[in-house]
Amino acid sequence: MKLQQFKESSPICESTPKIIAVDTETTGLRWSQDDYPFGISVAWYSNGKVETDWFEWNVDPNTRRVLYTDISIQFRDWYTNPEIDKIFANAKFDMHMLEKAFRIKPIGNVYDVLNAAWCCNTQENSYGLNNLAEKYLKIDQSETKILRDKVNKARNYCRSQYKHYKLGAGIGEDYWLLKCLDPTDNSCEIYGRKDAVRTLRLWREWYEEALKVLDVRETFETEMSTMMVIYEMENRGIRFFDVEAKDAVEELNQQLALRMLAIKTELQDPFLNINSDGQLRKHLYKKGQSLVHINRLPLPITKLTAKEKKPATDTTTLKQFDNVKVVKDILEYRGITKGKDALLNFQNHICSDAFSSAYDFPWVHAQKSIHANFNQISSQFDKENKTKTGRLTSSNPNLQNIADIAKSGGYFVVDTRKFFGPRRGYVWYCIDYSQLELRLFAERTGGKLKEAFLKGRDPHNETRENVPFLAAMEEGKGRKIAKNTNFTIINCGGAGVLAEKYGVPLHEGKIVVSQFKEEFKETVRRQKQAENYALKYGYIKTIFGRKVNVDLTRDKNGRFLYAYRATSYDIQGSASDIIKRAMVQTNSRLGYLRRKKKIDAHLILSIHDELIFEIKKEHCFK
DNA sequence: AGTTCACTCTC
DNA sequence: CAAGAGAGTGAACTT
Repeated sequence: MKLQQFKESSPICESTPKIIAVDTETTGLRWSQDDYPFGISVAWYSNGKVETDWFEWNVDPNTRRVLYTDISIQFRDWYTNPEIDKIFANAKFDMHMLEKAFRIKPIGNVYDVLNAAWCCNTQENSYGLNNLAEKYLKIDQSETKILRDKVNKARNYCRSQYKHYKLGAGIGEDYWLLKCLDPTDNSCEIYGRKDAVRTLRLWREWYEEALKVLDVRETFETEMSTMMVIYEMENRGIRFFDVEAKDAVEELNQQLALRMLAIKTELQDPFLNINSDGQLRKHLYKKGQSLVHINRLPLPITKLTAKEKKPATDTTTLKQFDNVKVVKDILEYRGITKGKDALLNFQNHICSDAFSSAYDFPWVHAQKSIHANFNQISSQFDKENKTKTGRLTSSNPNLQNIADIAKSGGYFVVDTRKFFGPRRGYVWYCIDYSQLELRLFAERTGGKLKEAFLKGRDPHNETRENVPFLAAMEEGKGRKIAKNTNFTIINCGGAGVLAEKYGVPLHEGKIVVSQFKEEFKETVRRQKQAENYALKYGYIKTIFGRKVNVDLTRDKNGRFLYAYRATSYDIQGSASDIIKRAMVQTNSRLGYLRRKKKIDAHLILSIHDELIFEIKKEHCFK
């Protein structure tokens, strides 16, 4: 897909510009904790020429605190002027930083060039600002290299000469250091101004046009609306019971110590690292490694690892042998370690909230909260692989994969979910879609499955009744396999998946899948249809017309390796479209209720087909 | 210091 | 003829 180079127009800049690009330089990435912006760069067009401005504050090297004086009145005016469009690269981050430091939010249109790049669906090697600007605007990255080299040297210098300086964890956290050591050093300013220019020009000279040419402007607008909702959600955060978590960690540590001693004794290896699957493999599978015959080692090899084809030591495999004491201990050790690490990780993200403008009431500050990031592109910008289907991801910490003891298939799962909960005086409203993906699949296939939904019948029972092999089974068991089959079929899986993930014997799974495809011919037809579309265009379109790329790599025999995934992308992508729209619409309604009806309610979490709201108790139904 | 692999948790 | 999408960790390896 080739883009026409956008011909640069001559924007007219009277006293105030129509668009500005904004970039912040900060003391780190933890916007909800103790990192702050120390520099702001702005770029705009004036009579067709790019102009920039730069504001900077000193950073106390002993505390890393930014020594704020004042903020430019002109910047404040522009930032809050609804007539001026604001362009960012990774907008939420800069918005968080600016709100936190100066209590200002952008008013008017907010656009994110990195998100625009993602919407354009051109597969980039990197979605970082520098790389995009180099590729599309031929802007070199020399100043970045100079800055990083200088900062690297400065950090080393401080490590020996100014040991009391509080340096950051990485180079990126110490850009302020240059000015601190040498007030005449303006490398950071040059870098900052250039980043704002990159952002502005990428928008104006490339993506604004590209979105139109590639017919994804609507997709982009939805993403921007979603982004503003996510911004508020991140700002609100989620309550974390820090004291209880701390106690739990101590308890888990004691549990760990017991099992560690037992395992090391049982395997007669005082230096064993139980976290090392390599070391465990030797003990569990190699003859003569462990002398303690009561452990009945070595274990029979029942599964090999995917890449290296070594005997697997994962929980599902070892579970078969939990009648062997040391195996049981190892599984428990793993479960506890996982839970403990999760809690420690949450603790690293605890926010003291004293600064947060998300709270109107001072007593709320006494509670601890965690403000995870919710990402529309990916948690990392410098990598090739971005979110494929449009689902949101969560990071720092990931709140979308917190263990659920009610559902988990793990062996010894610590309930870490219970350390999150509603703030005092609030309740949670958890809303989740019923069979969102299966519904979409039924909509796409039509036929019996769609009919079942329309008539309000249970789709899993529909499958059970229509697949003779399942119909002949005991009802509860049949429905369970039917449910897993439905899910497996959506994602283009087969009998192998049913066997490995759900324990359905392979020969039975084969019968079930073939009978399903016989009875629900329309599903096969739809899958073929999606695949053919992907083969023709290189992408599929979701129900809202958003494009999702399909990898058309071939194997050495010329066969497409991943084209079969087209229908799975269609379903997952469409589902994410729906949840994003739900977020935008519910939040818009909540915004109205907050303003006009003094209803205190907020969206705080989005987990794929689930939205969680925090609502003041008195507003709720009795 | 950076990469790959095995592993584990989610929807 | 194939389950998909993610974040994150630690170990063991290479540079």
